[in-house]
Amino acid sequence: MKVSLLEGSHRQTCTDCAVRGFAICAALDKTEVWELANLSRHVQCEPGTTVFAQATMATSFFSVLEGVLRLYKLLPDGRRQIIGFVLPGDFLGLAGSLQYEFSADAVGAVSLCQFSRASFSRFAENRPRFLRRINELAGRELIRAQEHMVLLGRRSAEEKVASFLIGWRDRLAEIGHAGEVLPLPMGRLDIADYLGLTIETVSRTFTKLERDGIIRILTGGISLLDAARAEALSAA
Amino acid sequence: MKVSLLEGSHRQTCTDCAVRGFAICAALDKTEVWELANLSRHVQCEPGTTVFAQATMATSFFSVLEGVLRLYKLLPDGRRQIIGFVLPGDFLGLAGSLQYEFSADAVGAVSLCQFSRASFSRFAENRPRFLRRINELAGRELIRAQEHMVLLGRRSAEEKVASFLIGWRDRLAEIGHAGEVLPLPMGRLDIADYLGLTIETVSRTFTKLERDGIIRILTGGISLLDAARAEALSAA
DNA sequence: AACAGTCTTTGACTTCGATCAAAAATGTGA
DNA sequence: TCACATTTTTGATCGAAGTCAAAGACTGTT
Repeated sequence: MKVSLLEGSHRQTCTDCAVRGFAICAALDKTEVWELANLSRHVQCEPGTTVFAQATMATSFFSVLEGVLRLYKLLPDGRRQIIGFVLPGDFLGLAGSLQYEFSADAVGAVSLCQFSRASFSRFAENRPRFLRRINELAGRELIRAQEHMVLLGRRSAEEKVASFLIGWRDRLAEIGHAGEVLPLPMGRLDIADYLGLTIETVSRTFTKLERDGIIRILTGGISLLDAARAEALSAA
Repeated sequence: MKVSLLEGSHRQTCTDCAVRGFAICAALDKTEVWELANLSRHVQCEPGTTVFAQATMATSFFSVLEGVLRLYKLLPDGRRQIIGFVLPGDFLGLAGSLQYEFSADAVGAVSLCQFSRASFSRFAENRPRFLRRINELAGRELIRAQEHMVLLGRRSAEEKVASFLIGWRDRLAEIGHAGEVLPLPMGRLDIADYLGLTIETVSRTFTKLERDGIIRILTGGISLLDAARAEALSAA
């Protein structure tokens, strides 16, 4: 397993950070942002690199600046479940356990704000506003996890794929990406491992959705031709 | 849907509360416990009653004193996914959203500590220790949810049932219940909806585990004859 | 003890998604 | 542009779990 973090060449100011408005630091005032910035390191990851691996010591927390990561757990025999995709503004480390509970790797190029566990915790310790912000993000994460359990346990392959597309569209919209052409930076195998399916079933289901006029398959993404029908499948 | 909360006859003191040591209030000192106690109401629920329903206003939070609850989400067509069973010491309301994200009903008789959302939030607001405690519980919840995603997405029926039994045993052990006879207060249908299976598959799998000498089926529970083999299935 | 109601188990059959295999498409570098 | 590797798609077949149906066990009640 290749694990590497390339050091960023320079620190950007937090004030003009692209995710300033919705990242974990949104709860902080100017002085606090400055203080927290001094505890952070800016790192870049190349596509495919593992940022941290399940069951290793959780020495760092991260806030995502750019790019997409996949979070996953492996069974001893190699079966993989992707438990989530992570987007700019998301925070890694909410569970707060001593070891990482899952692995994270960069899907495309990624840049991260890295914090040492100890200094981040010390910073948060006596700041109720910040602690409440952490709670807020953890709550959202928990809700997403619960939704995903319903998907994994009780939905058909077609519903799973439609839900994934709608959910992905909505998350991209939240961070400012509009338009009915959805980029899908992750491969079919990642989608399969996220939905609890095989790559063949995902591929067949994409093809079926295209035959039915619901999507158009593009290289590196899809076009949502009939959002209403996709949403119906996704809700059903 | 029958929704009812019977009012408790008298307030017990928090000091001799059975879950004092591991409930959310474990992070509080004597004065604070007393303050929080004054915001609480003690309620009892009969078996099968719904404590709160998905998509209704989340006006209360709860700490479980006695009994077991099932938390579940329903799809429009009635498919149900149980996202967790809740035991004494667990807290309901960690996600903090304005509406309940899932329904909760009592499996057996249940007694709860009820807090109004507003007064609980006000109490927590400026208490970093308490906020960190909430974070800690939310983190645990999140880890459990992630484990459950792996189970739902990537495990066979036999592995699911074995994992459920081992997980249930471990959670009961955490709250002081020892012994290799496991009470299972929930029915087969609840287990099925928790594991993403049908009741028939759960029943057949129990029978198979019994034929293989791993468990003994009792009324209202099982006896774990070969914990090692069950653990192997559960980990695999 | 007998009854009704519910829950659980078992049996027969079906189906959805998995598996195995190969072709097509896409990307990459000389 | 062409060869090669990787990813995606398609096809044929299989099997684990779902569905439908009925029998059996347990619960509480009169």
